[in-house]
Amino acid sequence: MEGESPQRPRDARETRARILRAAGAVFAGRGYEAATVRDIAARAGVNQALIFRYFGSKKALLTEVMAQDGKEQVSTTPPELLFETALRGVLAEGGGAEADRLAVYLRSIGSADAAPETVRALGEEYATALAALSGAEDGTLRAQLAMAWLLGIGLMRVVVRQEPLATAEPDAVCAHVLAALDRLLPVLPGGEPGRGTGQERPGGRP
Amino acid sequence: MEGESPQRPRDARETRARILRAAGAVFAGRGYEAATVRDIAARAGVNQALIFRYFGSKKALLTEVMAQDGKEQVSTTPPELLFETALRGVLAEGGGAEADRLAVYLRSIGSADAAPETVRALGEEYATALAALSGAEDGTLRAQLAMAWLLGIGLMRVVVRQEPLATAEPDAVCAHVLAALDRLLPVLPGGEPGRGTGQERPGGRP
DNA sequence: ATTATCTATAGATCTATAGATAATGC
DNA sequence: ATTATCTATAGATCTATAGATAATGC
Repeated sequence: MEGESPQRPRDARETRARILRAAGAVFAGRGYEAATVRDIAARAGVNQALIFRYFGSKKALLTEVMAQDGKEQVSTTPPELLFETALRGVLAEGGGAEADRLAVYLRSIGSADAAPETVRALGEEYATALAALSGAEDGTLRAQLAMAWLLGIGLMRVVVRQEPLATAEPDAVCAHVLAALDRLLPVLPGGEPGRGTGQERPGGRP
Repeated sequence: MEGESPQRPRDARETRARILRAAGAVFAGRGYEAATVRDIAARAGVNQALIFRYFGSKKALLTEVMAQDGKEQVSTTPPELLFETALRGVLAEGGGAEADRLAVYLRSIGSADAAPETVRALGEEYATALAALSGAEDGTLRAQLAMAWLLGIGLMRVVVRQEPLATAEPDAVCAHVLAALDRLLPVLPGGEPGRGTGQERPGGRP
């Protein structure tokens, strides 16, 4: 999409940024291992050698991609909304930077050690934030199970693209998932409509 | 584990079988792309060229691995038990052939077109079988959401190995998941213990 | 003069093949 | 003699680097 013909004026900062953006998209689209630095350079419209000049290595480039603004979402969003926010991020069309990070995660985590710790860390960010929610003694386990569902849905939707899930209404998916999760993490919003929408649970645990 | 020193007698059929077994393990452990035919040959204790002699190509080898006995499980198991069976398969230690197939799926599906249709087909096998369960108009969507959870749990447990989920009791995980899914696919066994274990739902839908 | 960008290529893989060698079965 | 196995290597990548070239800012 970015093209390479218009012969931009030389600007190291801008070139770096272009590479970073292209890397985010390419890593998200094909995973860390399958993505090549040439793909990324082509998409950014820059010479392949510049990637090494500016980032040192392919892995270092991934690290910077994963370190981007996404973390902000996790720490900024109130925990009880984090799940729904992340789910809707995965379900949304364009997705945005955070959905890209999740896609990189999904597509890269499969391949052994190739996906460095940075990718792994994303999963923990989320699980930790969610774990704080439940007071149950197995709260962390519950949080990780919820996280697992999020990942699975992302996998089916973004990567496998299996219908009808791939193009299902975000609202419909959200409703199903939140209703079911009401039993696992009662603190989340959106329990079963017929049984009340969370109103009756004003905080406090058994 | 298989070693290569004992200098077995020459036996094409046996060698083929060894390669197939090794391929199942290596593909499951590292995914299709990251696995190399040399890895597989080494594990099988055979020369790397034999893989091409007996299977033609790396992709053809994967196809045969995925076509193995696993399909049997999907078609043999009664649909309402399929989910729990598959979940327990993923949760079990050694796992067995079917868990290997699922692991190949999880580790390979991420990398673009590299994971051929065979891998994709596994997901559909399961989703289709589960979809038959629910009579709801969005039964297929519900089934795919359940499948997504299964995959996500597999991902967290087998691939990411995040604790405490990675080593949690299968029974505990199963209980949580089946209880939550009771709202999504009421036909599955194992609803919430306090609310009855399925006894009160003798078939029939609203 | 400095700094951004490009060319050319080293070096490490990986799949796949052609053809040599060695173990079997007759 | 046939068939299983091994050696050696072609050919295609891919990451990374060294060094040349060309555009900037003073």
